[in-house]
Amino acid sequence: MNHNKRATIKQVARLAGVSTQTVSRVINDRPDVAPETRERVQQVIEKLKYQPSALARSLIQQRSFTLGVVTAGLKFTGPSRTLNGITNKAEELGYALLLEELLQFDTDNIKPLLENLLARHVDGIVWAVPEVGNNHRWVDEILNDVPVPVVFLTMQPRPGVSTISVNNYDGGVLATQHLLDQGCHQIGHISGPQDWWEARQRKQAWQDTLKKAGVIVAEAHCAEGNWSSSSGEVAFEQLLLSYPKIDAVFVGNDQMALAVLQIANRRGLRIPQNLAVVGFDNFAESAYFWPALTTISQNHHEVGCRAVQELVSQIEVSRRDEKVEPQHVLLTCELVVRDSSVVP
Amino acid sequence: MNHNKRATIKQVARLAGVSTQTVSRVINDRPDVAPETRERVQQVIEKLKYQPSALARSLIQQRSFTLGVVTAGLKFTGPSRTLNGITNKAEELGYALLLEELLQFDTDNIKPLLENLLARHVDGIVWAVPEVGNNHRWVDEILNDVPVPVVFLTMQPRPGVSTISVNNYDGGVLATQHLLDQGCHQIGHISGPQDWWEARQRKQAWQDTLKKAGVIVAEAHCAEGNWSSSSGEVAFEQLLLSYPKIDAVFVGNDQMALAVLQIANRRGLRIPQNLAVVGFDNFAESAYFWPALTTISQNHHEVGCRAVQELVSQIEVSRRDEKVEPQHVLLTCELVVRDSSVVP
DNA sequence: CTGAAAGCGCTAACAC
DNA sequence: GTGTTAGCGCTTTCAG
Repeated sequence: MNHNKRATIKQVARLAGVSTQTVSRVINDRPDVAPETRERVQQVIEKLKYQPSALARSLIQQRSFTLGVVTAGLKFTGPSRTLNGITNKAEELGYALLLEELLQFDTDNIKPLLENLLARHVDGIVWAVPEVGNNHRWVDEILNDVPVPVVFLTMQPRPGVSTISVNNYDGGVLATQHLLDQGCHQIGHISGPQDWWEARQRKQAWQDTLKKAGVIVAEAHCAEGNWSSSSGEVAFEQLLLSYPKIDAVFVGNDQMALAVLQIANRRGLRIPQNLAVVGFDNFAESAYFWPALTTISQNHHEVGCRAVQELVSQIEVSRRDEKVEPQHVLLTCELVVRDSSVVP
Repeated sequence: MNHNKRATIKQVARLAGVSTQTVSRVINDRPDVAPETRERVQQVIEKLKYQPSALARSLIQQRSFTLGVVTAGLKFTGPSRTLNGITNKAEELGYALLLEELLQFDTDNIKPLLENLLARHVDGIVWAVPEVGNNHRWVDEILNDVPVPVVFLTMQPRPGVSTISVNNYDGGVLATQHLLDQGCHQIGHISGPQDWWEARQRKQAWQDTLKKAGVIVAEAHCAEGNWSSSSGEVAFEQLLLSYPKIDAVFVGNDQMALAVLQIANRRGLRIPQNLAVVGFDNFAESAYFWPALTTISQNHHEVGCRAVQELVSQIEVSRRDEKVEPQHVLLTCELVVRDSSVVP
């Protein structure tokens, strides 16, 4: 690496014997430049390997073509697949991304982070942090002071704010109904942490679906984990004690379901004959669990894509000084049937 | 969201009855401001919710406190854990991140991407794309034109370039030696795609370790996958045919190892009695496979952290117009012994 | 078709 | 202590 400075528009102008404005016209493909002049300027540009400064442009045009992305838990598969969708769509639409990661899901100290993004003149923000505890309280308090559009992912819909989420409730219904359809009647649940909106939705769906089918639901039929496999292990042990007659379990995510499978295997519980298992997420490895895991597929990638799409369209609208109409998007899940729930 | 414009330093100055210079001094905590003046300015700043523009600062200071990050395959666990380390360290050191994702690992069309980052005046670049095929050819061709320091992750060390990688060769030795230590003699290998540097290192270590132990190695003892579980399935089926006497297998990553476990379970092969299995990665779920997977732990997070640390220190050095000395860091792996390789 | 002047929001260098 | 001037790299506006 030789660390030369970058060439400036001034240097190009001087070397081409024109004014900076003419160079500007060339790099912006304006029509009103004489062909020969354009040619000459082009050659100097290539010779100096000149690249216009997006920074200077952002400053004068009051527009940076940069989006802020705030995420959390990148080491987990969901958030990183969502980010994957965000980067793909942003690239497609010609926006750069400024990335920030919260150290914890339930921080509400987000001001410095937000100011960091705004100081860099992002045109809009994707808030890709799921709703946990009170971590979205700031929305009511300071969102009004944010001078650019914001789109929220995986957040309980609320008026005046755009949200894009997966329909976790429907997913929970699909899972529970599937177990009922297999002839199971003692259907337990291992939930995610109940301060997570998604976890509450899935649990509620489990309860409602069972009630609707005339099955009695008790708190003893449910145990709570924290999404990790090790917490799934603990929760399942507990569930086996509090609900000995259990013949099926809807597990809040695939990681915890994996632990359920391992314990069942270790104890000689046959799956699905003695215990049918359904997970949630359809993460890349679920098809290779032992036995292969029936699960609910949610499209994290699509959530990210839609978020960027929606955000960019809001940016366009607000640039025209029109009023932004908040949207609430709920993406549907799909049931993926595998060996862990269906007797051959 | 009401989309007010942001306040400028000029507005603050006027309202406080001082010059912009004085405001500048206040927001930069310079000592030479009268206490009362400082107080008055502070109040106006708060009243207007003024935030200095990092963009304008970057322009004049020729320094953006922003790093470019180029990644690929965010939907996989390795790259996203590395990114996790990068964001953590960058935040700690006060740098923002501009994120780009390659759509494929082996693209060599990286010029537009690079120019995008440079146009936004990044102070340095973390190239977090593993070396695959010829995807690093550009390093020899155009790295010289890049005016800022670049640090490469997971790349074969080469002179004049800073690299940070995990020692895949040592990891492969650990895995193979462990299987030898368990008394296995027919040790097969399922490798990653051989255009990946990491995959070649692991395979080479397997070969060398066996030879050193006096065990004959044949190409029939190895099958190649593409890192995915489904490719692991195919490779293992093939290996069972080409190497029927196999009593142990070192699998190139945990995803493929998961498929090996599933097939073994399905066929009634006992693990580890009939077949000992060792994976590579120690990804979050390996401990809950059935049986729990022995594997090589590599610290992706640490790779990301070290990369940012090294990059920032290079930025400091090159700002002082000193010569940057390229570093080659090789992080060590660890063997994590679980049920898939050790007879109880 | 082309250029001169002004300014985006900020700070460095110098004056007073 | 504080203000003035100049300028980071670019585009907008207006003259010619």
